[in-house]
Amino acid sequence: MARGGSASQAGTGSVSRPRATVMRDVARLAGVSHQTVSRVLNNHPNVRQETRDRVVQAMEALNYRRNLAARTLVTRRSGTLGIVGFESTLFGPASMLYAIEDAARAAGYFVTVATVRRLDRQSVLDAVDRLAQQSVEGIIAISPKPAVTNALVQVASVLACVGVGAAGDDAVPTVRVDNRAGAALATRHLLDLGHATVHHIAGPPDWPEAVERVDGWRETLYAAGAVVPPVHPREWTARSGYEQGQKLAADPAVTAIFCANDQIALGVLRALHEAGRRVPDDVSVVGFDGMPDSEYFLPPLTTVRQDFAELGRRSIDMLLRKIDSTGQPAEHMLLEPELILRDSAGAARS
Amino acid sequence: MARGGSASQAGTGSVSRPRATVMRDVARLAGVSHQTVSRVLNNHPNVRQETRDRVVQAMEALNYRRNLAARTLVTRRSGTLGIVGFESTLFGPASMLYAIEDAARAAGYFVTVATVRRLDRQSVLDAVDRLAQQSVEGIIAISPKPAVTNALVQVASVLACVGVGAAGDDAVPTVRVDNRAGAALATRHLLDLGHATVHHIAGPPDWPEAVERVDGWRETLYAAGAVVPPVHPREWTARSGYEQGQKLAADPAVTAIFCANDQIALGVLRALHEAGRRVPDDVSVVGFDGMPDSEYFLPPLTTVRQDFAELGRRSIDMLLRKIDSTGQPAEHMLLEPELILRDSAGAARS
DNA sequence: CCGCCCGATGTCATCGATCACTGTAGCGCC
DNA sequence: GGCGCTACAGTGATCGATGACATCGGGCGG
Repeated sequence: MARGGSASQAGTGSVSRPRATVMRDVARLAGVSHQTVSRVLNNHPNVRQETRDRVVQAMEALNYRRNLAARTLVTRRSGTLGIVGFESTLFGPASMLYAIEDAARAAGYFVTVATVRRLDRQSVLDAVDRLAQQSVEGIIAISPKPAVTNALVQVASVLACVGVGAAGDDAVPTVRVDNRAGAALATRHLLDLGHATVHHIAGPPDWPEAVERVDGWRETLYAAGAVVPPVHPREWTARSGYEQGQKLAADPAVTAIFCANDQIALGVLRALHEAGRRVPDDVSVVGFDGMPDSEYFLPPLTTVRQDFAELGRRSIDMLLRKIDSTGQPAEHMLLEPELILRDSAGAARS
Repeated sequence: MARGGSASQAGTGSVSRPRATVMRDVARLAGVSHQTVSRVLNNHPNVRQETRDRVVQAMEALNYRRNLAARTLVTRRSGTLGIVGFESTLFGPASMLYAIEDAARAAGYFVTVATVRRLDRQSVLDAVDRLAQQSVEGIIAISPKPAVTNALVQVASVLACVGVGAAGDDAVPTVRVDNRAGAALATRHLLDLGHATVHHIAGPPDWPEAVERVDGWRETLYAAGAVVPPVHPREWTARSGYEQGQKLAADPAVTAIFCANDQIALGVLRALHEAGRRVPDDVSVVGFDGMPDSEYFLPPLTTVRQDFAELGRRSIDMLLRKIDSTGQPAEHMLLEPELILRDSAGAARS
């Protein structure tokens, strides 16, 4: 869909709408030149207050809005930012999107989105291309996999980019949560409760977030001198948690499970329940993400909360900084997650 | 934030980037006029095949992309659609957004979003105004409350609009799910299992979706000659379900509960569990939405599934039709939801 | 063999803003 | 009184595309 009319290029239009009011209309009504209107619009100092008032009144009377396309054409600044989003209903990305739009608007920017179905290089480049066509001034990629971030490298030289989620090539600045620390928090908590060791159900092995959580968990166990059980990374879904939970539930030695996200934990809770193992009496469970519903799981889930909204805001901050000053070395920002104590993790029975 | 320079209007720009290649560059390389390039780009018939090839090659060699701003300026068609989204992490809106972007892209349109924090008239008008500034050709409003749809009426005369979710003023076309039928499905199912009546935990009373579900539930009970218990509409949250679930759990006469959405059901399940009432043995529970996690609730939730992705696609279809032919009477489309049978609803004990 | 028409291109104006100049009045200063 | 400066306003070019119209050959009918 890259070039010319290859795709059906939108409809054939319709009846001519009444022409919108333009600068000249305002100028005429206010009895000034269009340039003066422009100056008022852009807060130039050299306009007498009285003139300014007259122009503003005229704008109001005619309900004038400036034409962004014309402005973009001449200034080469569209005032819009692009988001590359991952098509998923995971809780995180969705809430991030809203936070991003909100922060962007506050900074005076518009937001356009391009979603990708698969997290591979080509899909991401396509999405970026679509955004580039709209002459966005910067791109935020919700980029949980390195393929995404790495695809951005290719673009970063001509367009400000920020990745949210996973790290990748160091040339692209990123904002992400300290997954390792979060996993350590969870694991440490379970060990402190007296569990001999902690089992882990991991996310997909090609997601750095999943890998980092595994690392944080493993390191904590290692440092505590605890046995490190094997992990079998799978998916982020409740189904995956359920299936692996069934296996762990069958093993009486398992008393503590740290799940790579809350949805996995949901599946684990069901598996444990069905196996007749009580939570937290027989087995303690901790999740990761802090999705709102987790408070109402059975039992309410102890979990590591990531502040997705904050993640979104920070990524905009960073992108704006990047836009204003290109050439700076890429920053990386790490947000600390927070352990939320609820019922699903209790003391080990001696 | 309506008029010029009132808000901090984006950054101050940066170093001049190398000028992008434009039509003239392509024309020069291909040895034709820029107009011929334009003709190739727009699939005009009167271009010799050989010339066309040369132009296409030049475009490829220079990696040319047409400038959307310039095109928009002269054609008055931006090729972008706007979405008014509700800032929420409800499962539905998020998955709809992705479906919409996908369908829009397939139709050759770009998508920009404007989110609202509150569902009141002014917020919506602000969002629409932002989209209008970007000269979108149509707007899809994820509009669960009538205030949203009604605000659109004011806009509908100059801009194609479609509401997704709740109905409102009849002038704005809408796509939505038949909540009444869905509620009837759920209620009917519970009655068929032998329950004397069905209790309902409703969503917010100012959301038509919630009201319609109440209606469908009430009508079904009425038609079956069953007692209609009182409802106390609250929120869509698990918390709200939990709190009301506690009350219902205390009443032994309650054997079947239909929840206005899956999150409410989650809260209800916890309340029932804590009260020692087993599901489905003592109490049957049915939800609404069909969010993926509901399959792993304890027990897996019988629920009424709405196809949000389909909702998104249909709304784009309708919007495109509306754009191509203004003045048509507003259509309304109703999608039928589907009952998903799982464990949480069982036969009443006699 | 002339004139007409059509297919293939080129030329020029245009969309609606901004930017770089130019122009003008009023004031202070020498 | 003339010079220069500042504050204010206007003029014209420009961004990169499209659309209307002009141009230029060549084929074809009469």
